[in-house]
Amino acid sequence: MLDIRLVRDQPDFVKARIATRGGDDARKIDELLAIDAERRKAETQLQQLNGERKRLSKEIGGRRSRGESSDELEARVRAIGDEIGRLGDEATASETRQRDLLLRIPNLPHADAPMGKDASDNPVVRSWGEKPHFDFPPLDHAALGSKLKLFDLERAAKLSGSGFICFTGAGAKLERALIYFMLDLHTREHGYTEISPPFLVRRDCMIGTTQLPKFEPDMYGLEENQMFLAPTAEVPVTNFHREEILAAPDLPKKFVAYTPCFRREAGSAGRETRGIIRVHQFDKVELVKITRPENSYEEHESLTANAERVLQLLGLHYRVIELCTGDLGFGSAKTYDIEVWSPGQNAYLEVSSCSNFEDFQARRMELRFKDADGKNRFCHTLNGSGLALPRLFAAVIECGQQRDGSVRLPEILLPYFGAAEIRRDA
RNA sequence: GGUGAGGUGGCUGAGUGGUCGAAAGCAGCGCUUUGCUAAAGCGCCGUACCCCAAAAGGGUACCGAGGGUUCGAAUCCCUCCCUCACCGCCA
Repeated sequence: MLDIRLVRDQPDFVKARIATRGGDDARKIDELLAIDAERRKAETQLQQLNGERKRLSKEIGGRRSRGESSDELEARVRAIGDEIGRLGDEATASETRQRDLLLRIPNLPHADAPMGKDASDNPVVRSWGEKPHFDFPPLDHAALGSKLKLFDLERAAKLSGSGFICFTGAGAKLERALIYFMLDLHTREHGYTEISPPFLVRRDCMIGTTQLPKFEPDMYGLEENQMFLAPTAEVPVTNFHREEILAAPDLPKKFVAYTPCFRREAGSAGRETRGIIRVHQFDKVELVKITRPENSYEEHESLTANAERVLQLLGLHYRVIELCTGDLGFGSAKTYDIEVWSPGQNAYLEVSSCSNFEDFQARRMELRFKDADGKNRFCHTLNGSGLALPRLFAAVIECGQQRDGSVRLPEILLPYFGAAEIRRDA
């Protein structure tokens, strides 16, 4: 959520920044300002009337205790009360409209964000390692998975419909090995505190991390309970300290959480549907930071590096791209995507998206800290996958495949998986 | 799911219709005294929003949330949320 005062003071600046995203959200700014003026006008009048009522009511109390008549005063206050009721409704309506609108206006891209229209304009920031070479035609993960019985999509569909995965045997074990490996790495070497949060969250939390109200059609909700299946651990973990005022020395807070993620993927039917690349439920290890505003961009770099470390230790080739203004997510000011190489798809797969939301989420969830002057200020929030599982899983088996159909696993997984290879007969 | 008790400022806790944004204590900040520490004394010490070009200053709201009664609500009524205790059910 943008700071209404910033919008008020520098509307042209705000409009220009938002316009870089494309779309017509900049138009909403004028509407917002109109509502804001209306709201403040009603509020000011309301406050004057409230003051008057307060004064007169005290006067009534005084007169009554002295045994004097207060009839004419009571009539006046009653009339003021009616007016207060009317104006109050007006003020509340404006307030609601303002908030609703504010919740649907995206964050301002960072001043240095690369300009661009869509994903094709995203610059590559760096890459690591090299594409593996095969002296045989490599299979994609779907073929490998079914040959080695690592997952069973047909039977998963029987249980839950298309777009669900059922890992089996060595596949289930490999998934678990990857999760354990990543959690250990981030807790032991990168200093994150592990969180195992609820997967069902309240509406307010979904608003806090910007999934709602705009993206409600993409979310799984439980109508009667007004709860939602978290589409990412970002939701429960970032909201962990919502409506709190943290002590400055306690920042940054660094959390890592492994959770399943639930997404309707409405409207993406037919895209990337082969195998386990795009599904309704997947596992993910997520990194979340709550920082002071001054150093959130440093923390953003290190968070991204922490996520990259996973791929480096697994020996998987990847590249990091920065999202251009046109491709940036709704709440993000700056985002790096990490993409691992998939020989089977002959393409890079997004396995992590590391974003700095600045105070955009914090303002929505009233997440603050007390600075050295004793003033309450909004924190900055960041998150990034560290990493998303099905795609990482796909890259691991595709890159490790051998001519005989077996898969050689990265050495670092040996203590977690208990074997160096996955063979057909296993 | 049932019954009961509760939700007041950073914390403890008083307040059952009017002058209560809220006693008191603790914690915190500042000053005085002091060789230093300790102790004591005095003062300050919530949040949000609005008015004002800004500062100074002024105002309004907020006692879990929302509605209602009333001239006036922390206080009375209703609904909901949450916490605690016991009972039932269940992995």
